[in-house]
Amino acid sequence: MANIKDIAKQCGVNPATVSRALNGQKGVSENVRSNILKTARKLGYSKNPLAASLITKKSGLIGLVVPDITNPYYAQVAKGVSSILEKQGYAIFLCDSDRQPQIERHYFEMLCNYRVEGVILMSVTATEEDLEIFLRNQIKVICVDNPISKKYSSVCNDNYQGACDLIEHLVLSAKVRRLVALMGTAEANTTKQRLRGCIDTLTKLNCRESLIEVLHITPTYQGGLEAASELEKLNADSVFCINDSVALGVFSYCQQHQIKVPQQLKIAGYDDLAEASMISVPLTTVHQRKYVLGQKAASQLLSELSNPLTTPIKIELLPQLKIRKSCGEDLS
Amino acid sequence: MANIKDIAKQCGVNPATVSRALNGQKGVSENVRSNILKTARKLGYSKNPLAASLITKKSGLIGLVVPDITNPYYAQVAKGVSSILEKQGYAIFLCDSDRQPQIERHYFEMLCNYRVEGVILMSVTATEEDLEIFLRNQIKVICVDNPISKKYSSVCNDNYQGACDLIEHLVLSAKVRRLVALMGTAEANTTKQRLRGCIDTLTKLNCRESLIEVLHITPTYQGGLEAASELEKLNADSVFCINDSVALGVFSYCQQHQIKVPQQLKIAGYDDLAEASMISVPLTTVHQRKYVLGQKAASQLLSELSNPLTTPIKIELLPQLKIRKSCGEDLS
DNA sequence: ATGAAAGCGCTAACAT
DNA sequence: ATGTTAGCGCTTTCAT
Repeated sequence: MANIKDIAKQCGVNPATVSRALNGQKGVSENVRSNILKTARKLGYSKNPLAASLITKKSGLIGLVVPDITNPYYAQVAKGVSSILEKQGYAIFLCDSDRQPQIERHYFEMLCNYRVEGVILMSVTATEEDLEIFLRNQIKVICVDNPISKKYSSVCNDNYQGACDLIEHLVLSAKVRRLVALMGTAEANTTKQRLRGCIDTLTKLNCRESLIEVLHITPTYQGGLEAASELEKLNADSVFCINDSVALGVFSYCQQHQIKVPQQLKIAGYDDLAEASMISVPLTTVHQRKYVLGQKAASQLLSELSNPLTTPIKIELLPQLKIRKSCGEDLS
Repeated sequence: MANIKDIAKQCGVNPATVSRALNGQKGVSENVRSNILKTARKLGYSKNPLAASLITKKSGLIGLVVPDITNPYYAQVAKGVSSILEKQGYAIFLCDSDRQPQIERHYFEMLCNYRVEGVILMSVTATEEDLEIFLRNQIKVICVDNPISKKYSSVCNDNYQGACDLIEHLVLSAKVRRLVALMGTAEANTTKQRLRGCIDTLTKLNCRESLIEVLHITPTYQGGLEAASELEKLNADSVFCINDSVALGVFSYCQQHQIKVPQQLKIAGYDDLAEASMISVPLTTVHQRKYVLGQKAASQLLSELSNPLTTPIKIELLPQLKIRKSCGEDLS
């Protein structure tokens, strides 16, 4: 691979001049510059950003941490992030933590080692201390969907509000009386907020006792499938699932066991995955603008990168209740 | 951030010795080594792989190119790739081409600039010439699901065999007589192979005429939904869809138009997405081991990286027919 | 076993 | 406008 010296030699100039010309800096006469550009093309030159970063301290790398890229929610956010960063020529360093804290921490270290300029962080497990490594290394972080630290900006969907809207519908329109909440780990931010929205709303509506049980499960399709039998034992008439994947799992169980939805069990999800509207009893759920969320996060990071002194901000996107058929109402 | 010189100074040794100690090379006495390791930890040192790569030519970066990370198929493969590479300490440079050739080419360039050691390539649009840039830069490539160039190894699901198995089932067990194939673009590799498997099998079974039409459509849920009305006009008794998304679209149309599945129309898909088993008439389809596919691709790349002289190989995973209810048979 | 020195490809002061 | 020099953080000969 041709390098900057080769070009310098060919053109009979100094490597520094080549660097200036290639980077569009001023201080190079037009004919020298055009000559340099021409031979660069001729030699198939392409700059080594890794070498440049050693001096400029700008690696052009952005870390993207997700709990699970096969979860459509995270995939969509990732795509939003990617769409923005690609245009700006940044490279994405993908870190799928598989929801395991130790893998996540391992990635945090790697990200620092690779001198990423910033991190878009989607984490359900990371703590404020976990993020100190970025503070030490002066790496910008944008927390997505989980404002782990006030030292960093966050962009979130308003989980609390989404849950409030959904539960209100469940109580007032769907008339649920024996509700079970199928949540993720109790520490997870989404779980905390949605559960709080749920409980606050029930309390407000004077039917706190309708929530007969809160189960903390692995928030996946499989998790929902496995937890569904519990619902029968509890004689629940409805279930509020932490996300659509779980809801889909529960729904699948119902189909296998001839449990009628919504007659025998009302199912509410969260996220509005594409599949949610495809199943035979379309799922009532909460729509979140995932792609936009990713875009906002990336834009915010870029803005903080070019303007390092900004103080952290908080961006919240409002979710949207999607009433379909799985809770016995269809107003669409 | 502490660097190798800081450690050297602290320990009163030469940077070279520190490098040797840190990299576990021999030629360092035990007490010096342990002292170096200790102060490295104390100083919170972490090596800069970018700087090291300048000399070693090993960036520790692997490119992962996907047409669309929000497509569960690619996401699962990506996860398989990630699971292997994470263990080996490689960093993944994610490139979502959004199915656009020019974005993909842009990424190809970036990957070369960043001196990735290898590329896991999932592309439906790239041509053999597009890959020449990797050849020039001596970058290893593994083609996934689309063996674009014989110069590189490929790991694929055996699309031909999967289609053969499925069609045989359709003819022998489901007794279809008026079959329509809903395929993707004629140039797409998956379409070519699955269609060939379909036609070869029908021919073998002496009922080539059962295939009354081949339609080339956009291979998405929406595409299936829109193409479904054609099926009625053609008076088809069955449809072989290029993938489950299309099949789900067709199924949705049937539900909306009171067409009974499988009585009036038998639907066969391909891919075995999670949703395939969730719908009210679970879909007969072909299961592909996506996660394993990704793992195999990553392992093969790693193996070629540590053994640069291997000749390209072709790995094919056998798909697995999933007989459910949408074709009128349920042997499960 | 350790040090000295050179250099990977690039950029940035400083000089001319 | 261009060249000179130094150096980013690391590894790797080659000496000692």
